[in-house]
Amino acid sequence: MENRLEELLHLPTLEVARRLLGAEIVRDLPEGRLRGRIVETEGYLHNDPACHAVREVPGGVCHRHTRRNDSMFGPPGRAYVYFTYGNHYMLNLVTEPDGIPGAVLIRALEPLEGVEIMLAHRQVDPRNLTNGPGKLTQAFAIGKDLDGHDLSQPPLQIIPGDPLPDAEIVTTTRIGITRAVDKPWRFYIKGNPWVSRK
DNA sequence: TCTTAGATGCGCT
DNA sequence: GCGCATCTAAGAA
Repeated sequence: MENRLEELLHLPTLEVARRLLGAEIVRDLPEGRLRGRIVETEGYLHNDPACHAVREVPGGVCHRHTRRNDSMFGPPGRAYVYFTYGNHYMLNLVTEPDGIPGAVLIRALEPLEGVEIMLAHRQVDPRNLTNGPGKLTQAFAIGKDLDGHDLSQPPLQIIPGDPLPDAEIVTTTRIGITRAVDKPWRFYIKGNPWVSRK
């Protein structure tokens, strides 16, 4: 039961993104325990212009290692949490070996436990609790203090389950970006009502 | 149900 | 100063 996450960390980023579908996120807070099931992910790669750790240069791309994206250059299995749009935190699982940037953005969860606590963090219609990357971090009280956190350990854990059959996984282009918009690097669980958008 | 615009603050150039 | 891996309220239908 221990460290099933470790097995995923040797896989390529896009494979990790698929394997995270159906995984559980467990968040331990003073108020209680929150659990959710990952239903939507996106991959961001080392040679991907949409990735925070990549910059476009004439004739191609190169890495850009800054304080903000430092976690992505570290060992896999940690969290990359960043702040954007003046309001929102985003949660990623860092992938790829130490020194090579890569990450999987967690875009949506199906709530499993602690809904009352989530509603205390987000006073919205329950259907909108965790069906978006900024929504789920607010519901789960995930902020910059968890940037770099080892996601195999409390107070924030990712616990993978068995791989889903391919027939249950939908592959599409990514959402909310302006570069590399044609890459089919977004994945979600077919028919799941908590997916942010079809 | 859908589409649109404004909010919001920080990191990077 | 600009640009965001977004969300919400408001308005039309």
